[in-house]
Amino acid sequence: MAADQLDATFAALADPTRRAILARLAAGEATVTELAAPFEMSQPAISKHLRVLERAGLVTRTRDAQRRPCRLEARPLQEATAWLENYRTYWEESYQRLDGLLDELRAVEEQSRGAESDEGER
Amino acid sequence: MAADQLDATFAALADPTRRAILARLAAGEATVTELAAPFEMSQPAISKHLRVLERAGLVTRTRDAQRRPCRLEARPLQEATAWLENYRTYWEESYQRLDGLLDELRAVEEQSRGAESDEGER
DNA sequence: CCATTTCATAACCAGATAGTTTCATAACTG
DNA sequence: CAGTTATGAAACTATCTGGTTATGAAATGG
Repeated sequence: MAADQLDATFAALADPTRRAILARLAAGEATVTELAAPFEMSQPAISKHLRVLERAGLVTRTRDAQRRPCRLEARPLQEATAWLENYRTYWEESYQRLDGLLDELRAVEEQSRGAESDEGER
Repeated sequence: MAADQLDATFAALADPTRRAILARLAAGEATVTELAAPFEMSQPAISKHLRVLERAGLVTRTRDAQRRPCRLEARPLQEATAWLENYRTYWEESYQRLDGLLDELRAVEEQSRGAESDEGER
């Protein structure tokens, strides 16, 4: 919940490569080279991304011989979601307003015609 | 849902000043100077933050005389949340694992003693 | 119409980011 | 032990970021 934690988490998520890495890790542990394979990018570049993810607490690394398997840590994602949840009522309210507007339009239409077909629905 | 949109949204959220601005806007529209007031920062700095938020679609501006009232747009927050929701099962699963571990510990404790009080619970 | 308010833009700067290539280290494998 | 694999680290570069000050433009209000 600390601001720095949110800073680091959101900053880490702001890069498509890193989001792809997280998506891959959601399917299970993977080594650095496995993670690097899908990208047209040097291995050190991936290592840097992993360091960013690690500092944000989104990834932890263990040891397996020469390999350093990475594992997803979902906790910061949960905290980021918790922060965003504060705004849920806000966007739901927007939908309510939209719904209200649509209802209103529908009512006006209804009123300004006899008994035609209801094309234009939805 | 486009990657660029998520990039922009998460990048915008990665700054505490900008998150504070959004929190303020959740309470209702505000002008640039109103938004700048709480910060020890020059007005152009706030204008830059607003431009970042605007490009991310998190803020829209209208016109009222010399003032440019800002309004929160929650849609990108909803999309970011939707992305994060994909990982909800993952962190819930972690809790399950934690719960399982606790259950296991409790069982072992239970088994390794007679009928003492259950301190250490939870 | 002149002064004020509100805001944006420009130019600049320091530090962070994202990538590169090259080299080093560590642990397996034969 | 020699070679290979997996990864980290260093040095360099270009671009982005977040801030500054100084200036300019648009609209209001007397």
